[in-house]
Amino acid sequence: MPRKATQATTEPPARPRPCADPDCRGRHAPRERVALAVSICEGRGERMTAFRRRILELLWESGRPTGAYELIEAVERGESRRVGPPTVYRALEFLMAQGLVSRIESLNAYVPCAHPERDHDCLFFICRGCRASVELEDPRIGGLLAEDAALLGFVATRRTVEVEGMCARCAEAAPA
Amino acid sequence: MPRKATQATTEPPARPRPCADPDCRGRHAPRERVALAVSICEGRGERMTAFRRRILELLWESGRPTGAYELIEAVERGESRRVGPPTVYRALEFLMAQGLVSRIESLNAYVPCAHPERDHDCLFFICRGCRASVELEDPRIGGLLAEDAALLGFVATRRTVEVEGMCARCAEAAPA
DNA sequence: GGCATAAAAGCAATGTTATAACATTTCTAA
DNA sequence: TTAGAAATGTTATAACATTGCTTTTATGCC
Repeated sequence: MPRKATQATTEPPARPRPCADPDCRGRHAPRERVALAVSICEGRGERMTAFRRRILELLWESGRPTGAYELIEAVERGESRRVGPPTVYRALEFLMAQGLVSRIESLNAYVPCAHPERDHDCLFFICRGCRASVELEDPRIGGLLAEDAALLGFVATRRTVEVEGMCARCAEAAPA
Repeated sequence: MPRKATQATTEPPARPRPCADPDCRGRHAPRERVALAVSICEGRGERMTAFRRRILELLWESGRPTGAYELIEAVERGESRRVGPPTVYRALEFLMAQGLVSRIESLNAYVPCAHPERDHDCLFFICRGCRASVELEDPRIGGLLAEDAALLGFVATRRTVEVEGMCARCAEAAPA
């Protein structure tokens, strides 16, 4: 019998598995990553509601940093109902608090975190050509920032490291 | 005959001098830094107009990252006239293009660049307590980012490195 | 000086991103 | 089942930024 086409809620998720490749750059199957996020929340006693999950799915499906208002439109397209900005911002806030989503400050946009299972400390390369972003982990950067912070007596709580430019493909396509 | 009292234009600037202290963290006298900026523009044949200069002065005088609309208010207070957002944004754009001002992405705010005379590559520590920011240079970070970028075949054009937290003073005042 | 040109600034409207304040619904546990 | 807490809905507005077009100002040339 056909399933209710409201939201992806009950389908048994693809089995989450940790990604062992340190250089995978976030190339993961959305469904699997969302399932992983769900299981992470379960383990923490946090509530991954249908709406929060929907936002996370949309981010994974988008494939590039996505603005809050784009998410609103996407939800509305999918469900033929109105969604106010606070609803989406609250979902993003939750997802960020859980380390499942990161905000790209220089774009006012959001990306799903490729490795929520690791305690992440990410670094983003943002392409001006295709508007995609690549997430990388480089613990050395965090180390230097910690060192500099210590020098200043500064207690760091959040780090933003973003590099803008052109990815290999776009740089080749439009050399200038 | 008295000059038109429009804007600060002709007062002989404090003699600019380069800052040799690599750890000075931007603790400079506003007038001296503005004078340095003026001389840098002269050297490049760029036009440091009265308005652009005023914006730079206000940023130096503010002592912390300052939003575009705060700048608008400050200009209006000083000159009893209306200033539209585009006017201020254009001035900021010019100052950023000249490397005299940086944008703090995580605050949507602007800070004067402490060392425009050096080809800068800055790193900001932003205090949630006093809302001040400290600019630091750490060439090692740029090195690692360049290395990572090369690994990806990514051509970098701009870097944003921001650390949020509590400065030594505020952390002491409000431990928690 | 007078004039042509280009850069900068003024101005009005609007676009984009984010939050405040308060009402309602839904979930959970006793 | 019902009270309380968490989540979401709704309306309005705050905060940040840009577009398009006009006017002013600076600069170079005659």
